[in-house]
Parts: sequence; structure tokens; C-alpha cells
Amino acid sequence: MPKKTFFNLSKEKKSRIMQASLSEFSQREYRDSNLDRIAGSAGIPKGSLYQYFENKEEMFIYTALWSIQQVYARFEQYLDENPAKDCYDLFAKALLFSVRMHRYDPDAAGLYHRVGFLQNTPLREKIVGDIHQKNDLFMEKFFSIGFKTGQIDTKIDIPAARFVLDSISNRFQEEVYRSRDKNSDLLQSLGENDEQCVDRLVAMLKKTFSAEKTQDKRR
Amino acid sequence: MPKKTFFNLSKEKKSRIMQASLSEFSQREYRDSNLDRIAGSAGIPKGSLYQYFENKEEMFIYTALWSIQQVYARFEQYLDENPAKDCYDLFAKALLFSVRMHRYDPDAAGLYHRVGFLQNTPLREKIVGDIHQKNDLFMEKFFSIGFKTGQIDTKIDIPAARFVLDSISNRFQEEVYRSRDKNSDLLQSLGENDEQCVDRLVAMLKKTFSAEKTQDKRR
DNA sequence: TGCTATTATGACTAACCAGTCATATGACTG
DNA sequence: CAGTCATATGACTGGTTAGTCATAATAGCA
Repeated sequence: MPKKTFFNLSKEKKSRIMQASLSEFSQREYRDSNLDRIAGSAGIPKGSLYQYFENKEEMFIYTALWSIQQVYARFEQYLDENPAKDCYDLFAKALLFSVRMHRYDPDAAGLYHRVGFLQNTPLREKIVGDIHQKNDLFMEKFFSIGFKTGQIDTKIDIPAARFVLDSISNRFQEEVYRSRDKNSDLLQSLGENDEQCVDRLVAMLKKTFSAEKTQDKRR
Repeated sequence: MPKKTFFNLSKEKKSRIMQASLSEFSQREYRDSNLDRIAGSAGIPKGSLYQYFENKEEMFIYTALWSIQQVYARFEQYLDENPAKDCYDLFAKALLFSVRMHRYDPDAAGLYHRVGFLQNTPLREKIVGDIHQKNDLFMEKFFSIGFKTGQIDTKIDIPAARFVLDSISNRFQEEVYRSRDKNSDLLQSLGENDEQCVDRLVAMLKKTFSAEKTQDKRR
């Protein structure tokens, strides 16, 4: 948590600092991120940063948590504006949202993503808890809608299904993230536009999760 | 590529250097990896490292490529010793192999894994080409066996199927990697032992990829 | 206005570490 | 043995940057 001095700052100044910090931490690894640069692009002297934060680590953690909140807040807003019709539609919207988010605020989306794949474990532990919790909620929503509407086979292996869902969503986000620098071959092989990619993935999922009339029982 | 001096070294010395380098680079991010430490644990003076390599980056790249080769060589050996009976078995063996590899040589497996998540793009670009190529070969093998044995629906959406396959395999490896430090909740939810986890994932896949007698055609 | 508490400022320090280089060692050759 | 080449060695340098601190500015208040 920042020092109280930080919270006494004007909204405008706080925001300048957060933007600068977000931009720096989202573009480089932790060790390569530079406080002089953050201070510079926020237009404040470096000493001031230490009036607001204990040290670099605190600044990073606060910024990372902030970006996570940004992302989830926007996701909820997106779902409010585009209500999901059923569980597959919900999943499709989640994937599409991640594309929008990367276009709309690449820094926040980028840092959010970076945190998920951070290797620096001590820092990681302090941050990813939040993400897991939100993710669990999403999964529960997905399955509860799916069972209610009968779109998901009631005899499904839920942990395995969650694993698959999580895998696809992670991989998709990874590709979207990388497509900032370089077109993603994997996404391009899936279609011309985002909607088409998502549709094709969701179509696969439907087949995986739905009850089949004639199930082939070989083992 | 190392300088020729490196290749003139005795096998034993080369190996000590590679082990030290592998251990350092697999445990820390590139920026946090330290040449003094590598020299120290290889039992040679730092100056000597510069007789063998141009600089840190070259050392990292060479070590990373080396670990990739280690991993693929062992994978091929594993498949020779445990031939896959069909395409799903092939996939199951690939997943199981990644567990074994992490147990058998955590440093090589760890660096291989870390390379996949490298954020430092220039470094990344120089290394991941190798992995992609091997991955493509694996996919082709998987589908060609699957179509031949009739286990995979001939009308399947191949790019989407590849995406799913790739997602699951990545996610699985991620969990195995993380389970070094900390038990993986996700894997534990899937079963008591590795074989059971893999079986359940593969069972999902079978349902996704196999031809159905009664297909529900809603869109 | 004068006094106190808070915040701003940027030059400075100390640690870290990739990469260098002058010198030493040894191997091989004739 | 002298001379030449390849390699070894580790103290040193130069650049980088997180974090500090003495001083200045500002605000709040009596």
C-alpha cells in the first residue's frame, strides 16, 4: 500500500503517476523497469516517488493490483452492456473482451497478463491470489448457467472441463498479448477476425461439453 | 555460438560450464542471472567465460537452445522406449513425458519452459523458432495417426483442434512446472497421480475430436 | 506575521555486475 | 632452449540504478 501522502495527492497527479508506472512495468520486466523513467514520464522528481511508496517492489505490486482491478471492472461493465445469452456465449464474450481490453488499454491489459506469467515467485505470490479468486467465480458462473440451461452434460468431469476451459482461455490471451508485437499465426489460422476465431473455439467446446445422444464408450 | 576455444575444452569442463549456466539461467530471469555465480559454480574464473562466449546473451541463447535439444532428444528416446498405440496415447505420453522430464532434469526442463514465457522479445525471437518447429511436427504426427486410425473425425476443424491441443499441453506443462515450488491445486483436483490426471484430460479430448453418430447441429 | 509540520527536490551514495585487459601459464615447435 | 601461439586469470573499470538525505518550498494555523 502506498503511503498516505500518495492519497493526499490531487486526482490528476495520482493518475499521472499511475499511468507512468503502468506504462513502465507493462513494457519491461521488473528488473528492467526503471524508477528514473517513471518519475520522468510522470513529470515529478524521483525523490517524490519515495514520498508515495516505500520502494520499487511496493510500487510494482500496487500498480499490478491496480491493473487487475481495472481489467475486472471493465469486464464486468462489458458483461453488463453485452449480457451473455448462455454459458458458451459467456465464454465467447470473455475471450472477445480480452481482445478489446488489449486494444483499449494495452498497458493495463499487458501488465495484467505479465503478472499472470511472472516467474519471480515471491512477488508473484503476493499478486496472483486476486486473479485466481476472480477466475474461480467465472468458472462457477459458467457451469451454473451451463447446467441450468442443459447445455452442459450433467455427467461431465468438472475438474477436467475446468482445466480445458482454463487452458483455452489462457492460450487465447497469450496469443492476443503477443499479437501486439507480431501477428499471431495461431489466431490467423483460426479466422480473419476475432469473432470468427472465438466462434470456432467455442464450437469445439460445445462438442466437448454437451451431452451426446450416442456416446461412443470405447476405452 | 560459443567461440572455438569452448569446443577445445575437455568434455568434463564443457559439461561443468553448461551445468552451471543451465542452473543459473533456469532459476532466475535473464537480468537476475549472474555471470560471477556461473563462473563460481563451474569452478572457473570469470574471465574464462569470455574466452568461450562473446557475452552474456550468447551464453544464454546457447544454453537455452541446448536445453531445448536435451528435452526433445529425451522425448524422442521416451517415445522409442514407450511407443504410442494411437494418437490419444501419443498425446498422453507427451504429457506424461513432461512430468518425467521435470523430475529427471529440473534445470533443463525449467529453462526450456522459461524460454516459452520469455518476455524479452529480441532474446525470445532468437530461440523459440526451434520449439515451434518441433511442435508443428508433433501436431502433424498426432493428426496423421488420428486420421489413419479413424479416431479423429475427418470433418474436424483442424486449426481449432490444434489450438485446443496446444492449449491443454501448455497449461499442463505450466502446472507441472509450478508444482516444483508448490503443489498444484489444478492438478490435484484432477487426480491423485499423474497418470490419472492425464487420462481424464485425454478422455475429454477424445470426446472433442471423435466423430459423433448424432451430431447436434444448432448454431 | 512567525512558527510548525508536511511535502518537494535532485544531487549524491553504495551496490551490483557485464565486460576488459595486462599479465601469467603452458603447450608445441624447431 | 628460445620463440610463438593459445589459453588462463582475476583485479579493475564504467555504467547503471535503487534508495537516501540535506535543504527548500509550501501549507496550516495562531
